[in-house]
Amino acid sequence: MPELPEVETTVRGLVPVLEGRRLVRVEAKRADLRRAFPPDLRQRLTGAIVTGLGRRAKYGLIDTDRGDTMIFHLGMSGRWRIDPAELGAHDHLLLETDAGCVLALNDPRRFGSVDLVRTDGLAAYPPFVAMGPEPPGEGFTADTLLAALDGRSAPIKALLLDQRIVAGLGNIYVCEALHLAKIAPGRAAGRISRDRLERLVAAIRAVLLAAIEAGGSSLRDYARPSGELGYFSKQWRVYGREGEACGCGAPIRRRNDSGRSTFFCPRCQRS
DNA sequence: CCGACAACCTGACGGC
DNA sequence: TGCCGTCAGGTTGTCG
Repeated sequence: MPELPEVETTVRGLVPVLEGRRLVRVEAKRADLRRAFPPDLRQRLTGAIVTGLGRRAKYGLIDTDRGDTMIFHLGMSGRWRIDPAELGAHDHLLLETDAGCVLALNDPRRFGSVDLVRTDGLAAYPPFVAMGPEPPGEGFTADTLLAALDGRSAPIKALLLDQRIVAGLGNIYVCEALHLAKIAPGRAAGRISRDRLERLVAAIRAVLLAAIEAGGSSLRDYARPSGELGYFSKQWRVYGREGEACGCGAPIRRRNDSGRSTFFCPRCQRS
């Protein structure tokens, strides 16, 4: 479930095997994921040295000494496997370094993507153009959130999933953060007091940081690059816990908001 | 601007 | 055992 913490965990797991290494083999096992791979991907990456890795929202960034940045998105089911014992049906892109390490981008559902852009033009990468602030960063405050939500009547849950409002949140961490901040998911976003937005900002930060520290959540097909499973799912307060007791004792409820499950406590999150 | 829905794709799970 | 319906972390687009 690659939301921001899982992508962050993935990138951190890739750093030791990629940073400073030369890519000696770049092999696409199929032509596309959600979109076609860049046609010149192999030519531009083969022989390049990885100078650094990074993350923007749910996108992983791999910079090379040729001024290119490979941008990967893990979609719903993507992960990187490091030195897999054998290749599987869903290992769609292979990278091999001069240290002999093989990386396989595995994505059964193929909702992910791989792009290659000039590093100095990263800001113009379409998904980044209108992207909101990074929650761990200084640009994400009650003030910026207040401004972004001003006048909006849509439910706060829907707007937190909108990457233009804040970058990197997905269905799980939105549910978790709203619960921690004691805000009802259906509350009109523009009518939330500044005080409560302050709480929401802190909650979003806390939930994401805890997940990163725990090494990313674990769902069926998510693994850290090294292969072991993350375990933050054990700390979920509401997500996936319909019927279980909230800390306050009330049973956690689940409802459907435009096709996606929302988990919340009807007592703690009344408004 | 908003909400609802569909599409993209595979796999896991529960019910029968 | 197996078949079938439902559901899953995301993004993008359409429609009313």
